[in-house]
Amino acid sequence: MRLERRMDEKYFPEKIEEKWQKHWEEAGAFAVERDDQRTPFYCLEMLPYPSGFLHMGHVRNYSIGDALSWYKRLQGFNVLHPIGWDSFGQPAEQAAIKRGINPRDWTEENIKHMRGQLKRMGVSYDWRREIAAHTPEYYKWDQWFFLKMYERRLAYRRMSQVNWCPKEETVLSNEQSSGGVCWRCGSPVVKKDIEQWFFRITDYAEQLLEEMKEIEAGWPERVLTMQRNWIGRSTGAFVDFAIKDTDAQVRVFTTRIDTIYGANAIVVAAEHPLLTELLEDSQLKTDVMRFVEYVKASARNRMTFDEEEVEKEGINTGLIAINPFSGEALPVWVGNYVLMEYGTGAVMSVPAHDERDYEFAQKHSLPIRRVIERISHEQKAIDHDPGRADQSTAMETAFTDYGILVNSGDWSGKLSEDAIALMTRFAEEKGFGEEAITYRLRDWGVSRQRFWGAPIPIIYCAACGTVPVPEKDLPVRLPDHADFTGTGESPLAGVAEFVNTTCPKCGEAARRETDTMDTFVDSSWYFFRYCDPHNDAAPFDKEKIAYWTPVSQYIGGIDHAVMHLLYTRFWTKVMRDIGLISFDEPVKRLMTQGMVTNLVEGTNEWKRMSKSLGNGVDPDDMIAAYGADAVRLFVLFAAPPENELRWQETGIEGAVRFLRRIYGMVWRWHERLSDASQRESAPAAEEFSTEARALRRKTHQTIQRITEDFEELHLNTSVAALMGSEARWPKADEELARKEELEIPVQVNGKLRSRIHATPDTPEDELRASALADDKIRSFTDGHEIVKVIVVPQRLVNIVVR
RNA sequence: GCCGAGGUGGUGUAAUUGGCAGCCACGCAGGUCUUAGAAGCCUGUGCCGCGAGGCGUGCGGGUUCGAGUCCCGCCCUCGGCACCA
Repeated sequence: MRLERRMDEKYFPEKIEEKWQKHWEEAGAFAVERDDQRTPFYCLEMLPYPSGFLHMGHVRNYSIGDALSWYKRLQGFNVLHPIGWDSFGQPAEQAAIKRGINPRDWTEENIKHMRGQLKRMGVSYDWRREIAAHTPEYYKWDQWFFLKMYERRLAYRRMSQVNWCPKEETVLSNEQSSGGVCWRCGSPVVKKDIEQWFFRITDYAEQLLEEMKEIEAGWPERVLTMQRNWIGRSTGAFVDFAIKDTDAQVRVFTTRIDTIYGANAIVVAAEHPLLTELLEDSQLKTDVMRFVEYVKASARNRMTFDEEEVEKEGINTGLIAINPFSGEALPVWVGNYVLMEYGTGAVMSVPAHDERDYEFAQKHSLPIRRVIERISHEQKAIDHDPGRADQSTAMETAFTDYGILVNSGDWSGKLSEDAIALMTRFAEEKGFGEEAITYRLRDWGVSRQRFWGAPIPIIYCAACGTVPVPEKDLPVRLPDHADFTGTGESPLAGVAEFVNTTCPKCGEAARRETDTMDTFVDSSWYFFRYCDPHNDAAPFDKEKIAYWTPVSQYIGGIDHAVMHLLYTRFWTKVMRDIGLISFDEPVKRLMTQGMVTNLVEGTNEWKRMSKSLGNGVDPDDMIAAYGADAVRLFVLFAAPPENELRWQETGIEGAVRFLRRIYGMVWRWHERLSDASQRESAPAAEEFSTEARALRRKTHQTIQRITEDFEELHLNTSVAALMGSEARWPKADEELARKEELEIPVQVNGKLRSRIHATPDTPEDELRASALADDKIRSFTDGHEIVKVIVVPQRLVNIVVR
């Protein structure tokens, strides 16, 4: 810290903070450029949505990032520490709908205010690199990437469901349709199929899983687990069942082909295409279709109500499938528990060895045949009646473990593991199946029927069909105005000068796509743009990117563990495949901070701060009352960064007290200190008194400890150990940090009884001797036989007596 | 149900990874200064006991000279996913 000639005696945070913030701004203190002589460090915090006000979660996020940035900067790294705005999205549009405010004006007003708040917090950003998603300079490149995706067939259009209010004829988001009713008019929300754009993230499912090993060391296990679950890889087999008296067949996915001799039915999802194809002439058609409609309708309600277990219902279609292994005829059912979106939308039902199938079979009186026996007594014994084919009365639950095959023709006697491999190969050889890997992950739907987002750069021409906007015509700009009624189609559809255009191919009149992109598109690559924020020829310069990225440390909320972080990993891999970058993973280290909670008034519950609960704390008020430094210090100190942080105002008071003490100390000594800083060389050890040497030792020990803590982002313990700071990050001198004299605990039978003093290099036998000679110790050892003495040099002595 | 992370004072937490359990704070109690209060500052503060001492890291066992830390078996809390075949 550079010490000014004139210092106030008392600690006035706003005065000090204002002075330094002004100084940093004028000096461009945090502006950085690529410098091949220096090692880069990219410290990134999740960019905020400009809602209008910073909240405590932001304060925590940026305080952690700023502490790390300072630490790395003082160590000599070239630190890139940028900020920007995730400035597209729903709230701006709602302000437009509710209050008639232009979304752009609303957004930019908010940014202006929040930028001021960040500056008042004193976060060390390179403000020249600030970006905002809603500016044409930025979303032009969203559109450019969309075109690249389209070229590579990673962007495609298909029918997909949205929440739809039939009264207002408008698309609703999940939040707008919570409880199954429209947020505005209260009408029941229905599902509607419309054409929407998707990114083929499923093409990258395997890489998203596989390349996790590159980041395993730097990401929280929790986040990786959540992503693994989300991707949901499952290996098994496809098996084709021919439908009797037709040319058709139904394909099922199973992880347990070894149980196929126990199949009692084929169950398909309500949406399965087979139903409309094959039931044309069936007498059962009406009944089946009525059931299908019933299932679709109740699925809709379940989306929003989140019920518990749903009863397994089904209906027999009258169709007969042939088990390709046994030749057995099986009925084909429609079941409400089979999902069209997963696997093939059809399953073979094996009630003896699958709980869901068991439940279904019991409910509909289908036979149950056991085909797997336990191989060890540790597996649960399940009653069954070997004398009968049908076990539906004997078996009380399904047996889902691996075991040994029975009642399975030539396969009987094999172990499940072996049978799975052999039977899969057999199916493949005979041409009625193959090994299969399925994923839970679905393609990324990016269409939004909204105004406030990046327009999708596609034109529909009657003659040429779907035509991408040529790169030279980017950006496709959002119009300045639209009608924000909140009803009808996407607001862009009502802006004639936007919609009506000419086809880039044939020049005839054509229409633009009126959907805009999901805001997760903006946040998938924003931190690459920070490295080259004003480039108008490309999303960024490859060389600059190669210097700064991947991100050294990313910090943000756990709520983005799956979507944002999975999308940005996907985006990175696509950028790699396009040739823009040469690595697989965008973020080397990730830290997910915990929530900031506060007591909810009238209860003793700690809940995340929110407007609706009325337990929010305004950072501005806190900064005004205690100063930014105290607020930031408290936030770092109060809990480990990944834990929940319980807001306690008395805690900030503690932080202020600490700062005041430090300030007072510096004030008392500042003249002496500035003299000392003039000296050419460090003073020799002899110049110090014993007390001064002890103080210097303590300082170096503290530096050592904080250095270790910072590397692991253990900021709470850093603060606990903190004493002072200097101009550059000091390197701890191990020699100076070493203790001159140690206090060595002496135990008798593992219980602490006394302490002896010794220098660090005291040899073992000397320690043993002084421990045994200690009066206090002798009162415990006298009259006992000494069995053993354990001496850990510099640590402890333990005497074992009998 | 499956997966993951955790259980340490009145509270938030700490413990150089097997070596003095409770650092640093909050809170509380006492003292000092003050006409009084606030703010400072000083002292104390795991529990039981006047004391010597005993007991203490969710519970029960084990390994070890020594366990908050390692092993086995339970219990509880939080988070994620969940009819995923």
